[in-house]
Amino acid sequence: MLRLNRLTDYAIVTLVRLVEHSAGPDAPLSARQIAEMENLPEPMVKNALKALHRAQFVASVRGARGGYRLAEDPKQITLTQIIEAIEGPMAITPCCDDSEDDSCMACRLAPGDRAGPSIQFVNDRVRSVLNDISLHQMVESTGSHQVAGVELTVDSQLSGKASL
Amino acid sequence: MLRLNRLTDYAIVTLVRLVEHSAGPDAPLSARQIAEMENLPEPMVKNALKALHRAQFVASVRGARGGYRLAEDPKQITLTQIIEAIEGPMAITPCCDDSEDDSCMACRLAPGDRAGPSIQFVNDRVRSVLNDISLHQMVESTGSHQVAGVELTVDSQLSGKASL
DNA sequence: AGAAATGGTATCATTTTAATCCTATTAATT
DNA sequence: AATTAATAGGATTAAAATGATACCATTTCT
Repeated sequence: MLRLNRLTDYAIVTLVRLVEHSAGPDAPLSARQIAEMENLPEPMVKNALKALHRAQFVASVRGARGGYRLAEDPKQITLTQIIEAIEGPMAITPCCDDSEDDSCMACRLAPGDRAGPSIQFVNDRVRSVLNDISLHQMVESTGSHQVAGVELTVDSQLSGKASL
Repeated sequence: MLRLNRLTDYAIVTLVRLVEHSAGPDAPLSARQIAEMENLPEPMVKNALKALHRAQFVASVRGARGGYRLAEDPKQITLTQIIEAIEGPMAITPCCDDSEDDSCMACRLAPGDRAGPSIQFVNDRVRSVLNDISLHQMVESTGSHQVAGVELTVDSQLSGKASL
C-alpha cells in the first residue's frame, strides 16, 4: 500500500529525539527513555535503535547508564537512507530490488524491456524525492518546508489537504 | 515496505495494454484476453479492471463479446490516480490518510504538530512525483524519460543501478 | 436458450508485520 | 564480587494484510 513500516516510523521519531537531545547534555539516551518519552512500545524502539546502530546513524554506549547518541550530521542523513536502513532497498515492485525477480508484471510488459525500466525509473524518482529530505529538515519543519535549499509549495491540485 | 500491491501492478500492465489496443480495432478487450496475453491470473485481472472501471479509467461493455476500453486520455491519467484507484488514498503513515488516526508515532512527535505536518509533507512530495508520471509516459518509455515535459536525468548518486 | 462477458462480494491460504521474549555481553554502582 | 542497567542479536508468536479464487447475479450477443 506504499506505506512505511511501523518500525521505520519509530526510527524516524527516535532519530528526531536524538537530534534534539544532542543539543543538550552529553549523556546518551537509552531506548527505555525514548520509549517512555514517546509512549512507544519499548521493544520496538530497541529494535529500531539496533537497526540504526547497524547502519551507523547512531553510536551506542553499552552497560549501565548507556544508550545512544547521534553519530552523523542530521543534515547528511536522508529519509531514503533511514528507510533503507530499516526496510532494506527501496523497491516499489519486486523487480526494482532484485533484477532476477520478474514476478511482478510490470517487468514483463514487453520483451524489449519497455516497462521494466520504466518502473525502475518511477522507483528512482521516489527514492530521489525521499533522498532530498534530510533528518534536519524533519526536525526543523514548522510552517514552511525547504527541500534541497529551495522553498517549495505543495502542489495544491494534488493534495487538497496540505496546508503547509 | 513502500511497495505497490500486486493488484496495482496488474492494473498498470492492464492499462498499458488497453492503451496499445486502443490504437487498433475498436472491439473491446476482455479480462480473459488480457490475462492470456500477459500470463496473468485471470481473477486478478478481473479485479483490477473492476477497480479501474469504478474509477472510470475504463469503460465496460457487458455481455458476450464485451470487455473494456480506455475511457480517458492516457496523458491525463497519472500514476497517483491509478494507485489510489486500486489502493485507496496514498498514505505513507496512517495519519496521512486518516487525520484521526494518530497511532503512527511521527504524528505525536510534538504537541505543536511539528513532525505530523512534516510527515504529511513527505507524503505530498511522493504523491506529487507519482502524479507527474502519466500512463502515456509509461507506454512510451523507451530510452529516455520525460516528466511533465521536462527531460530528466536520473540522479546517479542515488540510483547507481539505473541506466536510462 | 445458451454462452460469454461484466459487477459485486465473500472466502481462504499464505505471507508479512508488529510486538515480545530470551540469552549473551558490557559496564557502572554498590 | 555481586547487582543492576544497558546494548546486541536472534527466535518466537499473534494479528493483520495480501494474493488469489470462487460464487452469484446481471447483461447481451448468437
